[in-house]
Amino acid sequence: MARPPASESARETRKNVLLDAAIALWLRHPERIPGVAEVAMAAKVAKGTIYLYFKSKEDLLLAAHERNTMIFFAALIKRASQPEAMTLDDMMRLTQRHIVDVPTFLPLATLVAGLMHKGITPESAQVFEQHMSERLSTAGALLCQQFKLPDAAHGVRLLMQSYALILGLWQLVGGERPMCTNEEIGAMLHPNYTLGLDDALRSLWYGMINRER
Amino acid sequence: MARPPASESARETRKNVLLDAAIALWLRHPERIPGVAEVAMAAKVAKGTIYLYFKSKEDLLLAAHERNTMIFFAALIKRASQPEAMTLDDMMRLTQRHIVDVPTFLPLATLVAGLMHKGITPESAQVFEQHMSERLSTAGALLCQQFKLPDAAHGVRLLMQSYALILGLWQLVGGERPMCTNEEIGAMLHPNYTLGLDDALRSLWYGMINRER
Amino acid sequence: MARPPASESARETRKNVLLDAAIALWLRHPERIPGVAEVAMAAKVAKGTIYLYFKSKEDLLLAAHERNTMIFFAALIKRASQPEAMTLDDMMRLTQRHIVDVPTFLPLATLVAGLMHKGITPESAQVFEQHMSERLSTAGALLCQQFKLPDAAHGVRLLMQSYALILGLWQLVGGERPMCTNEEIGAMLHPNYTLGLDDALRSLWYGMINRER
Amino acid sequence: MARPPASESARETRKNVLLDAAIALWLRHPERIPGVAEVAMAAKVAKGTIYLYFKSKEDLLLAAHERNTMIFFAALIKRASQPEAMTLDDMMRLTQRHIVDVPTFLPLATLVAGLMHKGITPESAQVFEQHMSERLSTAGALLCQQFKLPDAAHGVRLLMQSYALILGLWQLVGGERPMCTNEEIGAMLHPNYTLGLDDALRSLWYGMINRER
DNA sequence: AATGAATGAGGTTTCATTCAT
DNA sequence: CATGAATGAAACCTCATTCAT
Repeated sequence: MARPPASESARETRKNVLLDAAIALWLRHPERIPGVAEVAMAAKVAKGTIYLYFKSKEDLLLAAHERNTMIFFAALIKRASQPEAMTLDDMMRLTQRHIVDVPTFLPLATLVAGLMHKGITPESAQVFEQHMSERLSTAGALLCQQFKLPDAAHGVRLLMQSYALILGLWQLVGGERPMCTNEEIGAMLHPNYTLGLDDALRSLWYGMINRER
Repeated sequence: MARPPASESARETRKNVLLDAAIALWLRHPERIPGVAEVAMAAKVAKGTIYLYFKSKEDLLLAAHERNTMIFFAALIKRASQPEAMTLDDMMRLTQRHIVDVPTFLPLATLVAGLMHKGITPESAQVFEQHMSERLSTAGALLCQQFKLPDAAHGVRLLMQSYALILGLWQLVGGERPMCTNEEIGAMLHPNYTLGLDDALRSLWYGMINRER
Repeated sequence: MARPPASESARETRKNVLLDAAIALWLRHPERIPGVAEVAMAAKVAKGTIYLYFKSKEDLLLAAHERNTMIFFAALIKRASQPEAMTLDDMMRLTQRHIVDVPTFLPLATLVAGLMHKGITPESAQVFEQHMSERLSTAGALLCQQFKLPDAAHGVRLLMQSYALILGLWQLVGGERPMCTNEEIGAMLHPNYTLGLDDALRSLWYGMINRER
Repeated sequence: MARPPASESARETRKNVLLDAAIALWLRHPERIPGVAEVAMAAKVAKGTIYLYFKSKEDLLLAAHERNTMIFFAALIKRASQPEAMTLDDMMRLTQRHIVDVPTFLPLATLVAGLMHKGITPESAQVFEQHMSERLSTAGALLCQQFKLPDAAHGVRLLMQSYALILGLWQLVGGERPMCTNEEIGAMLHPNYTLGLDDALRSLWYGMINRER
């Protein structure tokens, strides 16, 4: 019923409301991807309104994923821009807080990876990749300084490989279960995943920084 | 009233025919997941017949993924059982041949990860995990010997982490494109992926083997 | 719930059931074109079933129109095949009974003419025209004999022009009202249409037969 | 608070701009009825503005049709008011120029006939019919004089029947194709239609004038 | 008077799954 | 065992119309 002005920022706000609704819905029923109708209802807008903001359902999911990702990058870049030297533990904390502990992050990333080939227009995919590249470069360069890597490319690679590890490990260990609705299993699994991830990342970073090439 | 006794192997044969058909179809049209009707037609059976062999479409995809995985494990276990000491390059070769070079392996793995929460019965999921665990333990133990790791758990972890890296990196770099139909891009990308993967795995293994814990 | 055999005739029967349902529905609510969902419900089949028999809603409407038309042609051809000489009054009676008195004939013809360009595949349109041409030729040739026209082409033309008159006049006079739900107006109009049509057809036929060319 | 007094003619002007836009759009893409949004864009007004001038989309189409029709009538009445005796060829020329050669006339007439029962308010329909009746009477009376028909009713009837023939024949022969975008077919068809129409009208008029009643 | 974002009913279509034969 | 017509839920998307600004 709201009739917001047409400004660009209002548009972004509205988009975020829709993404929030979609995410909330998915968290409430993790066993199924919410349909457009449900998202609309949850956001208290009409079904058609969604299509004013997203080209398709998959586009919306991609946007949600992008938002998650961008939040992580923002935090990473912010920390890496500070003068105090970063440690591996800082990275772990950032990862934990903005990826592992965000309940929709990894499921959504997995879904997007799996469904990307369905309802995503090449344009949307390209925009997404563009944004990713930008942040990846920025963050990679900063990491390179922080960890004294030979060059910026190493920073980017380290970042990508870390993310790959985080995502792949999650799919291996936890992804098969529907976002751990079952408390018992979830409780058992999550530490495992976190511990395993910690171990893996430490190995990767150690190798990345120390092995000669 | 006894169920046909000799049919068990025939049943497996038939299952494989269906999986072959599904895979072949997907390779022919990588941009879309083949529908049950198409698979049935390609395998020259009726739609309903598929449901005599698989509980659902997702179950079929999971079976295809499992078959891919088991082939890899068989090769790995076979190699690791030989007395000649393995090198990291041996691992790379196995990975390349049985994972990276199998065109449906990683897309299928991605899809299965993304759709696992949809039409898979808990039983099927459990069976799959059971099989995986067995091979993982076996292979992990062998790797432990080959690479002189502290204990079998390290072998298992190394294996999982490597696979996670392979899968995650593929999703990051190549998975968004529909199995690289575009020759030009594919040609450009694949080496990148392979190279990047090589770099990543070497770092991981180096760190895993050398860092103290 | 019925599970008929796959025979061609059964298919035709089923098609007719669907057409009947659509027609009946339209007669019950002449102010709106029935939706596919309603037709399905009325025919007690599932929505998807309709698409096993018709490519689209428009295709269904076209089929209904074709059925109407074919019934008229069948009657005309049957009568014109009999040895007794036909009179103009015979034509009028046939027209009245199989076109004017069939409540959906002219509305449907009008609708089809107006919507033909929307959801009809070229193939369907071509099939329809093919069928029309065949009957038109047959009936035209017979009329040519019956009314001693110079050649068969005159018979075809006479038929087309008569039909054009019937349809055009109906659109002018009665088509704008939703199939005459209003009794008062309908009662007033229908005789008008019939009378006017009678007059028009007599003029057309008189001119067609008598004027020299 | 008085409504703008000078605006009545401005209102008509604006209406015509909208009709022009709609017609132009339809001519550019004959395969689809232009949507309100497109019309608005083409006329450089906002979507909502259209509804300040027309009650509905169908209302707009009806208005366009009415404009076409009124232009034809004006020409007919003008010619029939001149003292020189009219011939059938004069009628043919008028028909050709103001109906057949106006590319949107017959498609629009067909569409209006087919959709009349949808979004037209009874008021609009009545106004349209009122205007039609007036011109029909006027023109009919003039034709009656020109062609020495028994009475004015015959003139009206002749006019209606002729129009019915024109419209019906067009729907039969050319209406199913989307306004003949295909040059080849169009070229083939149009002469056919014109010739067939010529033949039909001559028969109708011959019978109308000569047969005794 | 003009705007255009929002509406939401309406439509088409797909497709995994069932079940009578 | 095999079949494939039927199912029917679910999805997506369009677009004429409204109404707060």
